[in-house]
Amino acid sequence: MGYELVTLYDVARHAGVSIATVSRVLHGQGPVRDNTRDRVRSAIDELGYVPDGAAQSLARNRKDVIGLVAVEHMGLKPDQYDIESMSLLFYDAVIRGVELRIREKNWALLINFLREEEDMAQQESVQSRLLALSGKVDGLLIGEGILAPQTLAKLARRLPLVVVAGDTAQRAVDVVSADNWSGAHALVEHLVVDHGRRRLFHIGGPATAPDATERRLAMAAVIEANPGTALTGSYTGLFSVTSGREGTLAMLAAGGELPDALVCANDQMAIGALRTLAERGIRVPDDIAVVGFDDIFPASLCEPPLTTVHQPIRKLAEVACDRLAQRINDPTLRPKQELLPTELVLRSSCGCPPGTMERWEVRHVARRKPTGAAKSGRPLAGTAAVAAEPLTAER
Amino acid sequence: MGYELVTLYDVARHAGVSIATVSRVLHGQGPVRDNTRDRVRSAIDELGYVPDGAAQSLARNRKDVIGLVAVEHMGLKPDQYDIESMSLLFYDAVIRGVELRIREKNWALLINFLREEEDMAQQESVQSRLLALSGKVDGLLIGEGILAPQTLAKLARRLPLVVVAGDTAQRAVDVVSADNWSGAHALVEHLVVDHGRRRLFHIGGPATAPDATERRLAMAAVIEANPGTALTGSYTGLFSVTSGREGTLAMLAAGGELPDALVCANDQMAIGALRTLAERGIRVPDDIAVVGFDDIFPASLCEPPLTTVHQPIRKLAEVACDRLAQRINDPTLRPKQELLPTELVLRSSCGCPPGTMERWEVRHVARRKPTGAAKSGRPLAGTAAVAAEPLTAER
DNA sequence: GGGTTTAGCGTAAGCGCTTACACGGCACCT
DNA sequence: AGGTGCCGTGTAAGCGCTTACGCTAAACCC
Repeated sequence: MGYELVTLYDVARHAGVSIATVSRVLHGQGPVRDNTRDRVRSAIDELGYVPDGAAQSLARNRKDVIGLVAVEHMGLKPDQYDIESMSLLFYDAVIRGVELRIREKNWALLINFLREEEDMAQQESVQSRLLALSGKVDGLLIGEGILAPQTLAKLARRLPLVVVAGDTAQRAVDVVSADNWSGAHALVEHLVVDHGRRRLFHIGGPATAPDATERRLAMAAVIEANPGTALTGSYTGLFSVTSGREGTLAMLAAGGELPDALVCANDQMAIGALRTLAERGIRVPDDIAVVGFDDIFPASLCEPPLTTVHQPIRKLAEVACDRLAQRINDPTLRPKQELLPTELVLRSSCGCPPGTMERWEVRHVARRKPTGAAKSGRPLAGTAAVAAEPLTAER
Repeated sequence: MGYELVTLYDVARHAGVSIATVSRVLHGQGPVRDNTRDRVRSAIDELGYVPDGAAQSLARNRKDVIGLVAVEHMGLKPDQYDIESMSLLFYDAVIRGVELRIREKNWALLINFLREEEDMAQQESVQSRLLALSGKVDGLLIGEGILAPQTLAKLARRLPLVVVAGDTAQRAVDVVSADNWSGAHALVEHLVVDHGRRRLFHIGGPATAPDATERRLAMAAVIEANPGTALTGSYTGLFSVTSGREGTLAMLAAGGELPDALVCANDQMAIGALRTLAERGIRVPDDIAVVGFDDIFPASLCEPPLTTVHQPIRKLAEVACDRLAQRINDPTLRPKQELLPTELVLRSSCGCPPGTMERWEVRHVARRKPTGAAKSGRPLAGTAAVAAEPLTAER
């Protein structure tokens, strides 16, 4: 009493027709007499027939499955990997967003996590994992820009591929990202311009994370553009609460005058910082402002509520899926990089009054070329944070 | 310049061998001369050959893919579905846990969400979605016990299936769940026995969620076993922060003396409650204790930190995957229901002193038969919360 | 009424892979 | 030298499905 496999042939025999007719009924294609259709339908019901996905894929040369590869940064040993504290990260929301979008297309979603430290050590095994995955899908959504460019290129030659939340400087592949730079720029500018913060400390993300890099560069740009402000120090974390704690301890251990703003590359680290500061009796935002990035759910629960930058994750997922669909339909498309606007979310950890809850959409901020801007030929606008209408203002 | 498909034939031709030989090299099976093996290997490399998953599945009659169906309760219209606030739910952790386990087995994971309200309305479409899914996988992990029993049975007849976090009363299929009843029992008993709370209010989960039912029943059992305690009222929520808020408002609106404990069926609702109470200037735990369930990440960040019950999600995922593997190997296995121990996590929202952080593993608590216990023939032990050694005690 | 359509269905050729089986050759035994 | 065995490889038969093509019979045209 195993699971007996009912095939098209069984249905055909049962209904007294050929397999072609069953297939036609199944897909509503081709002319079939009503009478015949009914016979086939009831045969399908009676036998409990379900078409085999593998056989369909093979015959159709199309799998209707896409893969999502999420890259996670972690400092833990694999056996210490703590599911609970990794949850609610960025990718959980991406997964939901993607799933929501592709179900309209009747695709299925294959999930794969690449965990840094665990996997990255042997790029070899990562490659083979990805290749094996690529044999099972029509296209791939791949997180971040952590993979070696040649690995990415190799993959992109084999099948449709869109990088999600990756490095938009990558010009050889499709990329869909949130505008990290502009978001971080607006955030730090808010700290400097609106709250007069001058001495900033940075707790950054892993060097391998392109979004962390963007955020750091944006902060640097604001500092450079505002004489009198300075980066008093920085710490490189791993996007975890623990990293935030360690970064804060490092800042404190440095001694000297306390910086007046702590810019964290994500919310988890900001939360770690908030807790550490609270334990030391350092007041936020009075003694020091703290800001994060991502606007994860707990950001609004902190004490004080965290000022941060909201990522348009759902939009991100939608655009990425759509782009992938386009590429699957037309492989010759030239790669495109898309940047989605972020939102500045003002709560009170930045110095805004308690109870503040404002959201400002951050439109693209023209970015100053790091060097040799003149060479580019066309003049670049200076940096300018453009904060449009407030989107919401609660309370 | 599309994505040209390299097949086994191409490799064979290129290496001057037959396709059987290439296949053998690929899987390291059967004797192949070193010289030949090398030629084939380099042909594979040069052509960038990757075996087609569909063809392999078809030939092997095995897909090496399992599906995970997550069921979400939601009160929102589909277009209002808020990814961010749904994140960090139970299933995000389950997905991670499952993925972690099956990668050892070299399986892939297909994700599917079933969203209540959106999907449940038409059981019809749910069925067809699940059937279509079942054609693409070797087995299914299915969340909760929300599906109509006959749908489940129909599915279970077709392919290996394990219910995760579902109703363990289901005896016809494999089920792996956390011991919600015992966890909730220990939690409420803690409130009543250790903190002397007497007047409880309950914010429960959806009636369709078996775990919510378990938690409610356990609470009722404690109340029944402790004369002098009473349930002053209850509210049925949807496991969301908003529901927690609404439930709290309902409690407040009821007027009369404030209950001295608020038992929420999950952490999100407890968080909603905490915020609402804070706004009203009601002190926790002095005026009223609040407890949750699940121990999601933000539970430790609340003010005051939330006392709750920790679910062994990773263990849950592991056991469920292993069980599924067993059933795939041997379809004749008789269904088994497994209950995993939970942990009581004491922080301070229950009345324990600030800074408390204790975890107690809750072993199985013998459950009193609701009615007709005598009929069962064998005597049942009375309810007794067994709190073993404290597992950790921080600070 | 002979010819041309067309609806309705069956036949069969794949899709890219795995694997049972066959077969040639060499090594080894008697 | 003839037999026996095994190693290394090729041949071919599927796996369950889609779909181009072909055929039959009824419907339609002038």
